[in-house]
Amino acid sequence: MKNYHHGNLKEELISCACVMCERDGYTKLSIRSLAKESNVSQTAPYRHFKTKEDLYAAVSKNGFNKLSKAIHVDVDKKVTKKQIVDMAIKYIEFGLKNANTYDLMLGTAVGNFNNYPELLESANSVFDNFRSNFSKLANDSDEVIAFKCITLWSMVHGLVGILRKVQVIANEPLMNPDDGPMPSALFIAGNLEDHLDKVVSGIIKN
Amino acid sequence: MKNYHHGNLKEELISCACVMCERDGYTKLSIRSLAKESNVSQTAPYRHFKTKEDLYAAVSKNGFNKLSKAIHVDVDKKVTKKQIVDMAIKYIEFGLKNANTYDLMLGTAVGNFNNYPELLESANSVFDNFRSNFSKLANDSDEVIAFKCITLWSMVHGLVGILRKVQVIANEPLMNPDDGPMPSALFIAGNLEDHLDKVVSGIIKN
DNA sequence: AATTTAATGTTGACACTGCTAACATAATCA
DNA sequence: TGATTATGTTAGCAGTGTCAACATTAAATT
Repeated sequence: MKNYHHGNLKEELISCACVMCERDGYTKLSIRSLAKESNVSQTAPYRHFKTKEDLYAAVSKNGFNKLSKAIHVDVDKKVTKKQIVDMAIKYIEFGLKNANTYDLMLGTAVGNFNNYPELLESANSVFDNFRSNFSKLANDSDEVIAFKCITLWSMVHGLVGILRKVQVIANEPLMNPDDGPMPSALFIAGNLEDHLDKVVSGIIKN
Repeated sequence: MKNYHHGNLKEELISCACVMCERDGYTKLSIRSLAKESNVSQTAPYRHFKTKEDLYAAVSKNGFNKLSKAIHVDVDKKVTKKQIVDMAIKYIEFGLKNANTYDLMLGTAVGNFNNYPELLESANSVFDNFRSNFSKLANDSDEVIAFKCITLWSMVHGLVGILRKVQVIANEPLMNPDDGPMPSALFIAGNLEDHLDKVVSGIIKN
């Protein structure tokens, strides 16, 4: 019989799962539907992912790698405030444009990253982007750099969540500065760069 | 037959669902297990919640009401920076102590709050807490108040998410200032008040 | 090269899930 | 009282995660 063995099933499953995850949300991503979409039997994926969490981890790792690339800025020595603002904007854009995948990555579907060393590494590489930029911005101590990293990361992560939430609440298209019934988040969304410039300034000053 | 009609099933289902949601996480909360735990037939809940999302909305609304109470500070006229910091700490504590419920509330399990007016109102009341305090802090314009609200809300929401994530990554108990392999978030967690004091100062100065 | 072993695939099954239809009982209201 | 409505139960469908048993192929060993 031909094609009994696929040869490249794992990679195909992952890339297919990434598409399905972002298209339908990770909660609707089922191993069985993934198998069907990949034209293999219902349980074929279990040869490559022992549990659904394993599959989630693979998709999540993929997402962190993309996020890392998306926010990366190539600099030699000095980093400017504008570059940090750019990084923040890129992060937020990634979170909003890949909302379903972002939910998987930063949510609790994968319980413990320690069980997935590759995922852990990919997630850490995002953090390293923050750290690297802040360390090149000024001659700060490790503690201060850590402070700045976590502050900015929380800020952009929070904005992704809150902007989306208020979008849902106000039922308005995002990135539209129109003032609706709850204008604050929409106002921010329409002035994201200005907003982040102020926030980053505050973080830099410490 | 006695007790064919429960009499108070909806309220019992909701309070039971809140407990189960926080205990097991909202993804594990099933209508059938909820029915079993409440000693009614599998489909009895459907007389009170047409879909699972309806049930989620009820639990979420409950959570927003609790959050509103948790962060509320009773003030007459003037608000101090310390009170805003307190509010932020209370918010973060709520998010960390009721992590599973918080995920439901701020996640995407309930797609559109407009379909659940009571939930929308409860969620808005949280925002009103922020707005009320900032409006009493200084004589700011609505735009500036909105800016401050969304900045702080994003910050505390982001910290809840990131602190938990790094806790998972570093596999360390939270609120422990020990420096682990990724010390930044743990450092923040151990100095939450100082951290927030700086952040809030930055927000106030605008 | 032949044979054993491991990897990778399929089929069938179990328990669980959301949800609907059809029916049973009880409370409300005319 | 009788009809209507609200609220409960039972039976069943389609979909899910996961496992066991089996089939086929690739890789390793003799």
